[in-house]
Amino acid sequence: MAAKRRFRTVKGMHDLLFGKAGAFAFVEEKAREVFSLYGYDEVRTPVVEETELFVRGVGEASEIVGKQMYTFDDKKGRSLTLRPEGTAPVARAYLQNNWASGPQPVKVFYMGPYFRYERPQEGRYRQFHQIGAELIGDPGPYSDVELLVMLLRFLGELGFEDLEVGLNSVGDAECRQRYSQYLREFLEPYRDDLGADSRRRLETNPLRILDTKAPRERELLEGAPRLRDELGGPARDHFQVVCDELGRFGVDFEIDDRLVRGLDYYTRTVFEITSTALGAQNAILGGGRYDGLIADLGGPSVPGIGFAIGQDRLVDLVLKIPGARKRLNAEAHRRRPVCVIPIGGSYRRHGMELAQELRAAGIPAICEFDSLRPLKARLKQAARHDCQWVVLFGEEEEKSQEVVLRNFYEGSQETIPRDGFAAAVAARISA
RNA sequence: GUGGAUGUAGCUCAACUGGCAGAGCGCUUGAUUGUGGUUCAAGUGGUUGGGGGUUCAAGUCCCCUCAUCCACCCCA
Repeated sequence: MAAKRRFRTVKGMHDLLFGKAGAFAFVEEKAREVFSLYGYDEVRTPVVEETELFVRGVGEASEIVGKQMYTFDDKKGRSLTLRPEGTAPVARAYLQNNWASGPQPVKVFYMGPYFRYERPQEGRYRQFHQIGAELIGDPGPYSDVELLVMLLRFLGELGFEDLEVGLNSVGDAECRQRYSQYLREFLEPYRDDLGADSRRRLETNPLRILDTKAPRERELLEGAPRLRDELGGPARDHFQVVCDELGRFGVDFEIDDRLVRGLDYYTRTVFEITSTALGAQNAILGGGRYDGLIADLGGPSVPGIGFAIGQDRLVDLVLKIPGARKRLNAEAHRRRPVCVIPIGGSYRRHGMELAQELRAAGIPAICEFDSLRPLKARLKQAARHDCQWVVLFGEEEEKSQEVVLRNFYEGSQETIPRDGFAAAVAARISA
């Protein structure tokens, strides 16, 4: 005999229920609205990709590839991975579908679930959701500016006002290489003061030491050479234009010398938006330029820039904005169904018909079919569904060819002709 | 991967130095015929996350395990 077992979601993965799902849909609609204003088209790539795509794209040295991927072999022994991020798949789609032969630059956005095997905590889940956008094919700084302006427009429409925008440039491959060497030489004498992680990064990826939170390491870095001083001419000019023009287009930002990102493909402009209202996982979005990614994946040398928004975190924040929550509730309220209650078992079919007529008129409607329960109990159900309007129909109404329409909010009720009652209900709802 | 906190009814939580597992909310029904929200009454609710141990006796003490949350880490 099978033991009684209670199934539940696997670690780090959660049901998205009711209000939360509505809030998710709300930010998704806003994203579609705003991004399409800037000429972006929606795409959806598969949840599963070849493992190699992320190893080459995101980078072997990154934490994501190193230890956070859901990787498995399929039945033919191919190594597949649940996507841990969105940019590499889009770059793959760019190459596979030969977007280079279409209008340039390519501008796409996307949304969906992503997976990373990490220890769950507030704002960090094993299945999480991102809304992202990519602009591929234009190397110039105005693309960076426009992308950020669009992003802030989106966040503004959601009701955010004062957000911290951090900006930096990690330079081109050559300047980063050079700087990494300087940093390594600078830190080498203090090797023993570094934590185990940073010591390891000294070899693999010295740049990542810059965003350490360890107080001792931060202290050390005070005197370190600055990445920004080592930028080559083109990268420096690019960054200068981005900064100047962002100011001109009304984007408040702060240059953050320690802002480097965890994905290896970033070049030049990188940015991050954080919120103090989120606990330890305070980054709600991050992004940057990736001028070498497409080439790394075996394609031509095509530049790109993009961002990814942590949708779960974003929604948590949106729900903390009083105005947004009110709007969401009002919207949900507007779609509350009319409740049809047939009185007596032989009137269930009539109930179904009445509900169908309401729906045909575009009015959400539910029908309480369980006529064995007392009318009282069924009215109570209608109230619990937060219905404002209840339609009653039974023997009396059939005789007089009328329906009873009750307004729960007012506590009033009236009798209206059966024929064309849906239009009458519609009129009262919109009144 | 490391550390800390917490698991008792559908939900929020009680239960002393081990001594009969409880309350509120919810849910169901009723307070005479076909009228919700308030009130009153009755009813429904549990292998105390799971397993083992100590004890006359374990929700309580010990061990193991699982899960959740928080932080480190990582990043969205």
